[in-house]
Amino acid sequence: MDMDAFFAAVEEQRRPELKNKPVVIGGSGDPTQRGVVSTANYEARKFGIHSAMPLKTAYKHCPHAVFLPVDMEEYSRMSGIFKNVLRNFSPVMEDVGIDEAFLDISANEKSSEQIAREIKERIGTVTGLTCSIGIANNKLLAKIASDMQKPNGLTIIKEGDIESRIWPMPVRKLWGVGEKTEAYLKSISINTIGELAAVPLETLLEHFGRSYGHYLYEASRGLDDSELVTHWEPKSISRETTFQHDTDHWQTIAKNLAGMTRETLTELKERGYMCKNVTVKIRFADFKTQTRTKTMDELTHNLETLRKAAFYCLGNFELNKKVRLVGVRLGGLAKMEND
DNA sequence: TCTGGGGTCCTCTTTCTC
DNA sequence: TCTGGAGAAAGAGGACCC
Repeated sequence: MDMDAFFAAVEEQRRPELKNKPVVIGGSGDPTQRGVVSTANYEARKFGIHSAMPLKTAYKHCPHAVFLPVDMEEYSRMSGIFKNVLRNFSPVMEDVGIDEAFLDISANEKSSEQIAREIKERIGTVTGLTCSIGIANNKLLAKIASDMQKPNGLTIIKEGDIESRIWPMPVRKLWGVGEKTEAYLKSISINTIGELAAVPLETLLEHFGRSYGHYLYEASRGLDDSELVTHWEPKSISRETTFQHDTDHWQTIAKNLAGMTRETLTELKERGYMCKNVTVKIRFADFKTQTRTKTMDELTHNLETLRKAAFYCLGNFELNKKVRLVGVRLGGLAKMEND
């Protein structure tokens, strides 16, 4: 289940005057500032605007679009509402970010199509929003199916449909195939999922290594036996900021790093964890990104310890270019003993 | 020219330990 | 005491997801 243009749909719902206008959600909502598009509604997509596009570029495509800031609090609230609806149909649910979820309905007596229709109706009633649903016997195919008839779609993929409906699709439609892999596959004349499925396993292993090679072999055949992940623990907690203007002012970098270290620590403690290592990330003006990690002797949630570790990492960079982004990540998390 | 933020996982290399 | 090798852990980078 995948909500349609989720952030934009939430905004349109609470501000009806936005209906039928191009709406772009991203960053601070100011298209002259640095930031990218989180979601564009379908009107805005007609101008070629899409997720991850720089706001400045989006503005060039459509200056009269309405640009709005990301209101994560509100979207999270709505997300909680529709996920509760889903849980009423089956307790076996996997969260996939804020606007998507997998639901295992194999234990339900009704036909899957009937359940999907009921889910769409119920979500429409309680949120006023539409979603697209894909039905299949595994997550991989369900995910592809959910994307086939957006918006407000309902698509069923059966085992016998793989050749006729999945294989003609571009490889990019496979979960796990991004821009880089798509370009690489293209360079060896593989454009569709069917062409990928025609490549012998040994060849895929040579090109992509053990893990990813096997994955591509199976995925191109529509095979996926992964379980739904209904519970997970965070592995890291991080903060990062891109400066409005690249800077070589050490104090600016240091002040931001100290502030973000404090913020991540606050979240770490709120969520009841301690951490074992600290990673500082620097992205330079040329977009080259480096990280430096410090592992501590023992688990900690002490501000001074973490601040020292963060600044130790910062000292390990050669800051000879202007910096556009600084970030900090706490890793090696372990649940705090609450005695 | 432009390229966010918050995550996960994988791979390769280096360092540590026995 | 020196040298090597194996395996684990740490560190860095990169691809991918929403």
